[in-house]
Amino acid sequence: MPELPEVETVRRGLEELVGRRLGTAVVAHPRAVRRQGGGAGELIARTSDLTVTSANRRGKYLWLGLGAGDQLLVAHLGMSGQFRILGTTDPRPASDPHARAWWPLDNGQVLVFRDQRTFGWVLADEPEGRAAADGESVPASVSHIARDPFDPRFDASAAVTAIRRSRSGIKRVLLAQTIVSGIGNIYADEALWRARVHPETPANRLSRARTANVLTAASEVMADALKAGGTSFDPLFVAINGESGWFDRSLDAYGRHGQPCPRCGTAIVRERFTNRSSHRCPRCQRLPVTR
DNA sequence: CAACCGCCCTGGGTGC
DNA sequence: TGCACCCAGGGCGGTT
Repeated sequence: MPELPEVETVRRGLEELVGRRLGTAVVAHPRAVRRQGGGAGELIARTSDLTVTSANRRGKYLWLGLGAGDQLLVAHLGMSGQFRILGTTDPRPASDPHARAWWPLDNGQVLVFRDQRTFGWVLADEPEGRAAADGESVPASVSHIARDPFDPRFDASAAVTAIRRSRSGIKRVLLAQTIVSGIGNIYADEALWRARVHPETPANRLSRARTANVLTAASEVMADALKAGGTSFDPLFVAINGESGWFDRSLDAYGRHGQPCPRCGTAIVRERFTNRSSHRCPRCQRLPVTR
């Protein structure tokens, strides 16, 4: 599943589009543009015949700056979304059952958004009303998403304070994207394992130090994954050959139920967590004793 | 308003 | 072999 490291790998691949001009967009599946008021016609009208000026990301959201900068092509990969840049000899996207939308480029290549499970989407958007003092701004559709740990302006100390104001379990807070973004189910489990914190620990019962440890662990595990993802994929293919590539890295907890904890040898357990799974070491990651 | 639940969707895997 | 089910999950809209 694409979480922050994978999405950043995709963003780096999209950077080669800067300076290229998008031709007339094609939308092959209405669900891919379900967030677009006006539907496919609107997306096509607003993203066609414009030059790409930048490739950007916050958390798991991607966007391309287009034209003079007041037009943004935003995308979320969901569970299975991909961007591909097809060469002139590659099969045409019209013959790809998972191609949802595409843009011919002025050099004969084609930018394609593919998505097997259709949780992803693309959206023609504009910058949020108020740009920051330095001119930095994000799409309106991304303005509710917190900065991620790779953002130079991410304030870890403020994030610790905010996390500790919540009565929810720490994992739920990490997944909400409202205090820190970019963390999904895999890296949440990995970060909590590294920090030795039970995923259901109420956030307001964590010390500042333990909370900071969780954030540091999340940053580190995602940085490690980015290092692996960034070197193991040809950027031309914008990550992924099939979907298994996302998991091709060493994980300590996620998906390892029944296997020994790399730290203490106790079998990792899998537990239901809001319609998905949590993986943890029952010995290293315990709930605080309630009184 | 914080918290939380259900739902959207496909295809690989599994058990009968 | 085929069929019915389960599972993976991000995030949004709705409810409490």
